[in-house]
Amino acid sequence: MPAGSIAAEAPLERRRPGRPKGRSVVADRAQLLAAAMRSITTNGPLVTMEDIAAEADVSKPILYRTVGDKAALVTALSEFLVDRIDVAVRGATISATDGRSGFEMAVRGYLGAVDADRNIYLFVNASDQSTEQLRRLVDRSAQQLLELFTAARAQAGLDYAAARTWAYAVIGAFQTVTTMWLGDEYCDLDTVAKNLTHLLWPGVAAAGDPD
Amino acid sequence: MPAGSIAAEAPLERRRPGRPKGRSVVADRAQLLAAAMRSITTNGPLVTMEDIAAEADVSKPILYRTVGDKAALVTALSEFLVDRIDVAVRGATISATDGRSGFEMAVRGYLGAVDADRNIYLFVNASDQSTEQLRRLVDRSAQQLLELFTAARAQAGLDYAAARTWAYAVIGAFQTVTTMWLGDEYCDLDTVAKNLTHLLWPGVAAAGDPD
DNA sequence: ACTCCAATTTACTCAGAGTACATAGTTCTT
DNA sequence: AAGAACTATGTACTCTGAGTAAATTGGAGT
Repeated sequence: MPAGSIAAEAPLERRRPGRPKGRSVVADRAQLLAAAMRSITTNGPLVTMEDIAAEADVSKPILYRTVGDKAALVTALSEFLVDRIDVAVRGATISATDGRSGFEMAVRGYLGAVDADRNIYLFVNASDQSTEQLRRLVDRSAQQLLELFTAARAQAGLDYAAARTWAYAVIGAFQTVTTMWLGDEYCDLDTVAKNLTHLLWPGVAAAGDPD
Repeated sequence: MPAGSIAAEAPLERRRPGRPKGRSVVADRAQLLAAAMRSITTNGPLVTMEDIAAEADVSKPILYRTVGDKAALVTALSEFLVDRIDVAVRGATISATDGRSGFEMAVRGYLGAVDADRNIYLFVNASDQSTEQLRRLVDRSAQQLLELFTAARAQAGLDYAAARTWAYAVIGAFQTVTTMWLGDEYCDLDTVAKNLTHLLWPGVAAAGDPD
């Protein structure tokens, strides 16, 4: 039986815009971010906002209202990732006996964490359209290191202009090595950690020395 | 007076597609690349392919036929930039008396060159959509360093798996420090060079040492 | 002179980010 | 309890930029 007796106009009877009949959305920000991570992890770093909305079983406007635009999503995910890396690094460092081995373990932790969240890392790094966003990401990543270096400088009674440059340099080295290593794992993780420590540790250890 | 007696359909009489009457294009690849650099330098790193074509006074298909798609343009410009940086670095290093001051001068040269071509640098770094392209750029940038490190390792009779990691790390440190420094010049160029040398030189100098 | 190929332009397609509007539920007023 | 007003939601749109197709003209070879 035809629902309304209004002329059945189209053969296809496409759904028209408007809120659907029975449904009410239940997704909060955390769930949408989780869906985004799932979608990125599964489908690679090229997923679109539409893909993510679909994965969350939600329409695009909901996604935009809840998490903001793509830049906001990237920011949120990068914060998440930075936190995860931080946890991994701290966990790896905890059993270190001296500074050098602590540094090496930190590198291992970093690489391991990024490897585990490889696609999220690529998504975040590939989607920073504006340089401004890239700079914020670097600043976030460098925060911990910056505090460390600043403390070392202050303790030695030196200026700490250098601390920023050092933090950026170390983060940059980590990021680039990581990106290249993720591409084709040209040697195993431990070797990378050892070599990177070999290169960076002498300078890092001397952070408190006079210029 | 109506040109043909066919009904004058539109009030606007827009130009229709087709080769224009008198004109023949004279732009070769080098000229188009030069126009691209001009446009990027003037209008910032967000210029579109259409902007570039307009700057070269050429239509988009010509641009695409001559230099390829945007990825190819980025590649070409990055090669150009890497060469320029290379020249600057060599020029800066030439008067160095020892390794350390040579390294510091190299950093100065690098920063100075990027500073001069700031928008091109940003364009290249902002436009690598695929990670693959980013990796190629890093590989290009790292080439010189890689040869240096590889030589040092071979001379010492050691494996050179480490050389790649070191080259990537140094390039990454340079790039990130540069990007951050370009954003807000938080201290002067010479200070950055000094500090970066302080951090990296000890490790670089020890490149030939046993692991 | 006529035909055919090459060169060049406008105007299109396509995809993805972000938004307007139509529709359905919910609450508040009387 | 009925209806107004507001909120929540999904479809379908706009907009922008990359890349391409088709229309038009110039010129070379018969």
